[in-house]
Amino acid sequence: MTSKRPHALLRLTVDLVIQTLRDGQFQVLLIRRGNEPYRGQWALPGGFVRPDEDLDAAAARELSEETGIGPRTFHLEQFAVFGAPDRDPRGRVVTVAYLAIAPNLPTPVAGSDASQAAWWPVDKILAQPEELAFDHADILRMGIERARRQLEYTTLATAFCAEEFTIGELRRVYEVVWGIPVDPRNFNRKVMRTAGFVVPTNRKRTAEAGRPAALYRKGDATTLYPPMLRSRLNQASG
Amino acid sequence: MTSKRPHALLRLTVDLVIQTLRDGQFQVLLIRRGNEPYRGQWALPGGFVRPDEDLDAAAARELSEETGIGPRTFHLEQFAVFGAPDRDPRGRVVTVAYLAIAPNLPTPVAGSDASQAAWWPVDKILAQPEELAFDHADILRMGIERARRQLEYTTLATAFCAEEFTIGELRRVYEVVWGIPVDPRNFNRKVMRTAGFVVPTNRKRTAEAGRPAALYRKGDATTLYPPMLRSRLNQASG
DNA sequence: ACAAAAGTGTTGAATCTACACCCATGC
DNA sequence: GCATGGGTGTAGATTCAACACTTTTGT
Repeated sequence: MTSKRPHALLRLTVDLVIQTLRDGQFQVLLIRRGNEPYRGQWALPGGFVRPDEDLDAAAARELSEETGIGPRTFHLEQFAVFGAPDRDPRGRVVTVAYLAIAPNLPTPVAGSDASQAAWWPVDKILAQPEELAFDHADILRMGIERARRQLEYTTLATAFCAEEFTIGELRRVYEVVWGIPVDPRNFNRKVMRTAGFVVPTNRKRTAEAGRPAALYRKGDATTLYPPMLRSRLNQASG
Repeated sequence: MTSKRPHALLRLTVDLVIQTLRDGQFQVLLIRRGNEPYRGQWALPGGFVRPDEDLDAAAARELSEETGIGPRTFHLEQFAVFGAPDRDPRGRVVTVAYLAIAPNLPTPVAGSDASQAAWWPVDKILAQPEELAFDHADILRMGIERARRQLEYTTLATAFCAEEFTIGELRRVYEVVWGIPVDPRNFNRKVMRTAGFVVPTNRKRTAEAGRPAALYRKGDATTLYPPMLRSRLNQASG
């Protein structure tokens, strides 16, 4: 594997931290490995980059292979590279880590080379990182932290919602991903005052109980001014 | 170069956006290429990752090779990967981009395989991106934007300063990197109120003119709460 | 004394927090 | 009517922007 050149010839993979909200929980998609190494352990979905394939294209391909969903409104974003020389026992394999976020995906799909795919609650897998193969615990932690921070400064939260959503659903994204309560009344105004965060559709949705909520769509803005700071959010309940 | 495997064997480089403040300007270090391809054009310092070398180690090695300065108090941080299949005419070469920030470096040093090294004012090189080889204009732009954003939410500004610095010097980092004036009086208090941003040394420095300024050292904090927002900074002059 | 840069005080505007209260629907 | 979630008003605390003013040095 290591040649006599001054530089390495190596293989490149993409690994995905696919996040969603399911059953009111913050969850990630993991695959149980069917082959050595780390057979039987859990791992992030991913795979090798093809010879003439762009990195983002490789990530998008893996994403649709693993989730069984075509080119939809996914948020997909590269966030780090992991390249420790010994991170893969098969040789030098460098991986590009991607953060993928999608609205509530129905049910996990078993990939081609994987024996099993499952949604894991984030808290659960973070509590037992030894379940994860390679350095995927590190990658996962960084991907989770990335998403939590992005909620503060960007409009990323809308990526967890369906095309049309209520302000209450958007608020639940913050509450579930951060794990803290957020005051619904102040949240409403904060979202409305931030130009381009959400766009009204003039439609309403009537839920099981309570007053029907107005429906919104994602706006043009990508950054939030002022930011939605975790440390300052109030935690009142009424 | 492209084998019949389903995945690519490829080469990996690190490229560095080395930023500093020189002569009151925001500058980056560029190298004039001595070899094909792109001979004679300017490029970011960088080079191939060695077979058993960690990515961060490769970046640190290139940094000290190009600047001639040993393991000092550099800020060094991976910020993106560029892997378009055709980005390098020599074959598939993926590069990991690093942001390096250092206090005022004295004078450029010609590297081993480079014919010339020079500090460029950021504004100047951004205005003529066609001077740059490969996709280095994209990498540079992203590195600059990264630094500008990090000033808002992190204590990165201290990386532009020497070990001991005055609040005025720290303020000049913001002014020069962002290209906007910052009110000295409000800035002082804002820095002081953010716990862990700077630590007093109980020493003073007396400049050419004016009252001597207290000297500070970088603190423990890495993130700024509340952030130092560009869009909100006042632009008064007194 | 004067220029220059450091640093403090202060005031009106904007924002945030916490909560009272009203609105619209299903049962 | 009543429970439930959506949404508005508002008062006090906090923070911000703008700028007057004081402090400490070199010349």
